[in-house]
Amino acid sequence: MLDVALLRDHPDDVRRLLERRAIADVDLDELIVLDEERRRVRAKAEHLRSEQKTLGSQVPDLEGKARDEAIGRASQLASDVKQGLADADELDDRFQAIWVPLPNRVHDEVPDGKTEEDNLELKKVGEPPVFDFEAKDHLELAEATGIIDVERGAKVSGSRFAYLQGRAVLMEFALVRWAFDRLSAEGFIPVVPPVLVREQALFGTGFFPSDSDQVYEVAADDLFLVGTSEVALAAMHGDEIFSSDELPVRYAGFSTCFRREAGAAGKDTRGIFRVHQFDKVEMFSFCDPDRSWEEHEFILAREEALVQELGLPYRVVDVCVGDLGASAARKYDIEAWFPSQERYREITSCSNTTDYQARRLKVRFKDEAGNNHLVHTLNGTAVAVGRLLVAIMENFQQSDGTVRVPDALVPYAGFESF
RNA sequence: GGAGAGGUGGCCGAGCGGACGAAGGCGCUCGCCUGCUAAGCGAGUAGGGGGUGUUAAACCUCCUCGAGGGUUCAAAUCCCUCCCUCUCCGCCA
Repeated sequence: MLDVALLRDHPDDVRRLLERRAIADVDLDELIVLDEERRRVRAKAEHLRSEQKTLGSQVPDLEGKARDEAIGRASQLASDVKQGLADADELDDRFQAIWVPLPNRVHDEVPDGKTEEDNLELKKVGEPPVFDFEAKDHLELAEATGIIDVERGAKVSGSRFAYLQGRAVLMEFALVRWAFDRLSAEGFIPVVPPVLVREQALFGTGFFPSDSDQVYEVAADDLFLVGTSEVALAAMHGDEIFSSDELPVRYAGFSTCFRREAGAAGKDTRGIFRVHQFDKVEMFSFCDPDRSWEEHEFILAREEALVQELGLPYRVVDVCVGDLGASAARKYDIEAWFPSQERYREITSCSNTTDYQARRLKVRFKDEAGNNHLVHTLNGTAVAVGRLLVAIMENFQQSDGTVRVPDALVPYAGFESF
């Protein structure tokens, strides 16, 4: 959610935002008038309530006729106040219905564009592997060794579900453990958060209302399955106030992630590249607003360090405005090379959501002077297990159809190929 | 799932129609005192909305005692709904 002060003090900034985000259905001038109106009506009602309270507090000291008169007048005031506040609430609702869904402000350097095709490549590291044999895709490799079973996944749960077996499972836990080791060394606290959350957590992180069609709902209990542990990590400190000297607070959360992939029909249907359920280690940071852009680079650097240690060829892209989520002010994706697709595809993503989530979740910190401010929140993928397994398999495959384990993972996996 | 108890400020805890945004204690901050430490003394110490005003403030006002409704001139206190926590039983990894 945006700061309402922005609308009042810098309406042109809001206008620019609407243009950049290509939002055409919001009438800014009307919104400004609505904001003024709701404040005026509320101030009036509150003034009446002030009178009512003053009068009411005098009642116990009065007797007889004076008392009856006071109660009579206070009674009238009480009903006026009630009506006034109801009017103000209604105006608030109308205002919030427009204001709250507005997406976050966008960093000036974010490239223009509509789709991921318009993302700007910032750097390219490593070279795509050259094979002196017929390279296979991850599913061929995995089915040959029996470590991924999508057919039974489909039989039991439907399309985009799979079984991991044997060394694929050990690779998963090797990846996770390795990532936790690296991130712990950088001050990230390992967390296993809940994967079922209340609506408030999804709203607070900006996934609701805009992306609600991507979320699985457990209707009987009014809970939702998270698509990323970011949701539970961000909401963890909702309604809390940090002291400034404890920032940044950094977490590395491991969770299973659930995504409906609505609208992705026919896209990435082969293997486990895009599935409804996968495991992920996610970095999350609560930090001082003055250094959130520095923190953003820091998180990207952690992602790069991990990908580099594995030895995957990759590139970094600056995600264009049209491909940016509602809450992100800027987002970098790391895309690894996928030989079977002959292109770079997303394996990590890190966003600075500035104060957008913090405002909805009410996560603040107290500065030295004792004043409270919103923190900035950031998130970034450390290890998206399924997709990283695919990348490793395809890039490290050998002529005999097995896969070489990246050196960094060998001590964690306990074997050198699978 | 069944039975019971309870949710008050950073924490503990009192209050059970008006004098309560809330006694008392702990913690914390600042000051005083004590030639160390400890103790003692004094002051301060919740969050949010709106307004006037500077943008460093300052002031006024409203809301918040789990959440939301209701009764009343007046609600932490009474009523309703929901949420959460704890204990015992059942079930269970």
